[in-house]
Amino acid sequence: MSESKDFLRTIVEEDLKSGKYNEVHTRFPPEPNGFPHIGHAKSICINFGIAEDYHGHCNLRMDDTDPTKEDTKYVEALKDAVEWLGFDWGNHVYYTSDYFPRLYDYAVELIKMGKAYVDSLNEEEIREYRGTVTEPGRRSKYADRTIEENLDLFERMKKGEFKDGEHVLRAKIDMSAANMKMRDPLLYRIRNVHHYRAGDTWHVYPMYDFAHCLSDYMEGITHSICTLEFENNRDIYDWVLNTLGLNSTRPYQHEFARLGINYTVMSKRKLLELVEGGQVDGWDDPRMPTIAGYKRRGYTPESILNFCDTIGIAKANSMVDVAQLEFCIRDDLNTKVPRVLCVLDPLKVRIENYEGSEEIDAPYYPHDVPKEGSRKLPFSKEIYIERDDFMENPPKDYYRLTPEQPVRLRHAYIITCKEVIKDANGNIVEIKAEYHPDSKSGSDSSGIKVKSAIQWVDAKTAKSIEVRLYDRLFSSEAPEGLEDLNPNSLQVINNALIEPAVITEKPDERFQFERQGYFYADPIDYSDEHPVFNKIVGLKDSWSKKAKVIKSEPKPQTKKVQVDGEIAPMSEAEEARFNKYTIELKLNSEVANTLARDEKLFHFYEEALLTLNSPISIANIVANEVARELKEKQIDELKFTATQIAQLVKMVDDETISNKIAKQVFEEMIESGENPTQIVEAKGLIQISDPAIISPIIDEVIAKNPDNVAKFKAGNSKLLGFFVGQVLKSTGGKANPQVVNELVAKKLK
RNA sequence: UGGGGUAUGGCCAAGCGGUAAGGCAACGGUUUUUGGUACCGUUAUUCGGGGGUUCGAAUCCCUCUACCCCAUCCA
Repeated sequence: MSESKDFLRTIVEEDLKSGKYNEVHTRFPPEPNGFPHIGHAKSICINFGIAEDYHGHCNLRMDDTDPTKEDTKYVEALKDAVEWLGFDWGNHVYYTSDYFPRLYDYAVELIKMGKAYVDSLNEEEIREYRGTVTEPGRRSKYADRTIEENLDLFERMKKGEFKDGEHVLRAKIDMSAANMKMRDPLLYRIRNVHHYRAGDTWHVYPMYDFAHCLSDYMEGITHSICTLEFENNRDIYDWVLNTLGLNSTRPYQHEFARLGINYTVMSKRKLLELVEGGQVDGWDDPRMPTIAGYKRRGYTPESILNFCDTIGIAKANSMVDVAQLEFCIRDDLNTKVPRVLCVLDPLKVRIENYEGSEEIDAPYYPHDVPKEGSRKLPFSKEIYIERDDFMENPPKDYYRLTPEQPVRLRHAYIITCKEVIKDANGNIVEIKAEYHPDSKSGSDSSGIKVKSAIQWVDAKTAKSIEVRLYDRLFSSEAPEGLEDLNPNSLQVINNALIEPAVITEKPDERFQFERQGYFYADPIDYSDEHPVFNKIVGLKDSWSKKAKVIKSEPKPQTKKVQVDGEIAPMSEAEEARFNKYTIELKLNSEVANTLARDEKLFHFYEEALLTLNSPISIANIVANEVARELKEKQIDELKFTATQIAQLVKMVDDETISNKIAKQVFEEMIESGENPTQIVEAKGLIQISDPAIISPIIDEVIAKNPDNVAKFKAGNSKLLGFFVGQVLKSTGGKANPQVVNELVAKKLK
């Protein structure tokens, strides 16, 4: 868990602390209609993670209420994903389909309560009757059916007496609800099809909104965590549970923003399209953002977990940079995997002054990775280096081999280029070089300075391998469809050369090919005869970045244009009040505006004025503090009165208390409805303005914070607030802040 | 246009009236036989805009703006 809590954990902690629940119980409720992707990983981490953190439970539940889309292969993929990520769902996987009988009973109960009815409008009519976001809907004539009729119909729906779409069961809520979801939502529809688990027993299937809340309830879920698009569904969630009277210990829904990653599509529909259209090689194609894809690509569960942890949980729609994910996998693999030498695009180098062969002992791990292990690196006259590690006419910053610049062969000798052999077309086909016998790695006495060490393989002993180089699937940052596909997302190299130990000793399944990236022995296509490696992710590469930077153009600066809308005009009465407030009572226009436009506020204000003639002070507190309370409440719901507010203001006016204390007192009044004078008296909140009392406190604060004093004196004037705050804190807020301010400023000058 | 949400550096994200956390990215430097890693440093006088309240506002009030979700017999 990171040091700052996310809002969900904050809620859970509060609920536990308040005793609302004794134990947290979450659930991860995917629909088995596709392979889980990294967005599901986020949800898995949240639900299982919270359960783990607070010693509760998390159920894995297949939300399988739509028989036309779901399949066993997807439930297997879901289970694999959760398991691979390292979470434990206990010994039971839950299925909404297991609740079909109980769900049916609940539906019958709703019908008996007169809260649900069988509607026989067709699909199009239902849509029409629903109205639009701005116009209310109207209720179907079938809503008047008697309970008996509804019961009979629903039972016959269940028995399969009707065709698909002939009838539906709907909740009787409100066809003119502002929340469209509440306009008599569908509870059950007829589906005369086979369900992958329930078989052919059912002809009616519950809808999400009906099944989900009840499933949560039946499993004893406390926190039903879902994504933002279900915010509107929360009202139904609560309606169903409340209407059925299921409110002893019951779950509540909380929503978070789903994960978005740039250069990636995350909708199951689009992912399915890619699979079915053959743009990728299945759900586990290493370019897919599916868990199966990442797994096949070579990502580790730890890296995904860590990614989910670093991106945070919030309610703002956001788009995470893929670089963040790539960082996580590099960071994980860096300390774990052996380094080996592999040449992807071989260029032959003939070392003219070397005869025979030898085996060089080379550690698998660099000095900064505390792991043991080494292998023998065969070396002889003929080797291969990476083609782009040699340049005939290099730019100034080029550190590798050139006709003038020697280079070290990693773990081996320094070589110098003697001759460049080209074919008829001018392509370099071979380098003739010389090695420096006294430059061997570990016992170098040559004194030659090189700028870099490059990877190489011995020609005779190197193994040929297939390497699959993956790049992002989409070239657009926010891909829409197939037109945004990156045509070069897969590059297959059939004859890369790798040092033999990787194949013969198999020290690991993941490797860093030095200076290139991290690679993974493909779990499916790899064989000893034909080794295949997937590129997981490249190393950070400040060279290719530098080389590219020349052609990158300065990005066009788009300044946000702020459009100011028109302010709604005032009614005549409002304007009259506004004028009275500004002219007669001398309120500033903003406060006058707030008061004049709000029915509740001006009533409250004018009533307070009756007790105390201090129009400006009262206006300020009413427009700023009371307004907050009156946002969601009526005046008669408040525990405090206008008269009490006037009393409070009076104490501020005559400087008995400071504004700061007034706010504190006001908070008390909201809770208890006690008189402000009593609160002040009981708590001894009378303001301290005597410099003789305040001064020593300031001295103490100054003595305790020498660093900040220095910073302040160096010109950081913001720190004044810090000192004032400290003094106020140690006086329980009672010190007169104005006096403190002046004194602090004087003392620190 | 009705309702429900959300706005803090290039990307995430803490913060809940008293010094604008942290990570990624970027840039500079040190170490380095990986142009990797590690380490050090730089990068928001300002929190979508404008007002107001307050000694003091990212935090409270008013207002405007932008974006997301809702009119599947999907979940």
